[in-house]
Amino acid sequence: MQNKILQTLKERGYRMTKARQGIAGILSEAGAPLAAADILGPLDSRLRGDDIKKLRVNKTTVYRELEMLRAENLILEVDFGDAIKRYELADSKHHHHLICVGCTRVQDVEVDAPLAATERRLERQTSFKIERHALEFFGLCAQCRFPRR
Amino acid sequence: MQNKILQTLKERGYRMTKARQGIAGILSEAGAPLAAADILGPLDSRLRGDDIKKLRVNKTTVYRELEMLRAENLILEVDFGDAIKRYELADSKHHHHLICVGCTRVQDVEVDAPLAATERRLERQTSFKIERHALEFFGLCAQCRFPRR
DNA sequence: CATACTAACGCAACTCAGTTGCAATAGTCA
DNA sequence: TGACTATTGCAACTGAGTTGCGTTAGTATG
Repeated sequence: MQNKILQTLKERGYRMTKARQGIAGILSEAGAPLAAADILGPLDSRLRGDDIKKLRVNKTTVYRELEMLRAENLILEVDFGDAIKRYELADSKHHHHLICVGCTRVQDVEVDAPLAATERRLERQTSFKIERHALEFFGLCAQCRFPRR
Repeated sequence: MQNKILQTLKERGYRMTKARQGIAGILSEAGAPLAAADILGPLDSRLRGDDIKKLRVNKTTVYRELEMLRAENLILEVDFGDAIKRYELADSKHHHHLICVGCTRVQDVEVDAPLAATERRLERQTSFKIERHALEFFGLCAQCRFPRR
């Protein structure tokens, strides 16, 4: 089994369908969080390498598959504040994102020590029990700041 | 002029319409970020205090007004990760939100010193120019953690 | 390999927040 | 008291995501 997501799903009793293999493959190779539309587009071209020509996957299937993978804790929902659900692999180290407002390039960054201390302070001060946080940075990447003429 | 938003708008040449006065009033009195739907609901009852009975404001008007106020930097868009745009007054001190996942109660909190240092570090390390960040904390408030029987 | 069980799929119709085009209305200023 | 036009309301639309339901295709078993 080439892919960690697929392997885990199989262990948990899920069937190995073509749509599932395609979606898991795309998620595993993505360099940034993906939306359903990112998966709907490239899917058939990706699977063309197998002996399957022009596999079409319905958007309902993609949405259901993403929701199932999230419920199985294999992917995490990421929010860039634009009303589109994006997902990334759950097995990586906890991190945040630096998003270029010019070209939408995304870079992973680590922040945690200061946030952990802040959360403990907030819990003392507010009597909330903090479960999670959402933190994204928005700015301009080097290419967008200094475009080559 | 009772209201700071309305006063600023008047200075900038906007007309003082009934819908505008109602929307500005609601935003000014809100204790938490508001969505368009929060404004569409209470509007007519709020304005009933004037000699206007049952003023109806169309949702298009509310969305347009909110977008205008944001473009005029009088309100800020706040993102709770649920695909709904919320807004709060822009004149308050920069802060973040602690959102109860049980009852959706929202509490403002301050965080900034550690984040400012983190942003400087990230700018050095990544060559991004950071313009802004989005940070929200999600958890359970005291009432939802310890409900009275 | 045959077949039966049912997870998974595809389609169409729907929801819901938000947007757009355009004609009607109402602030504001002279 | 107009006239000018910003603002509004309506209806139709968009786009991401969801739901119901009949069909398809993995998988286990014989």
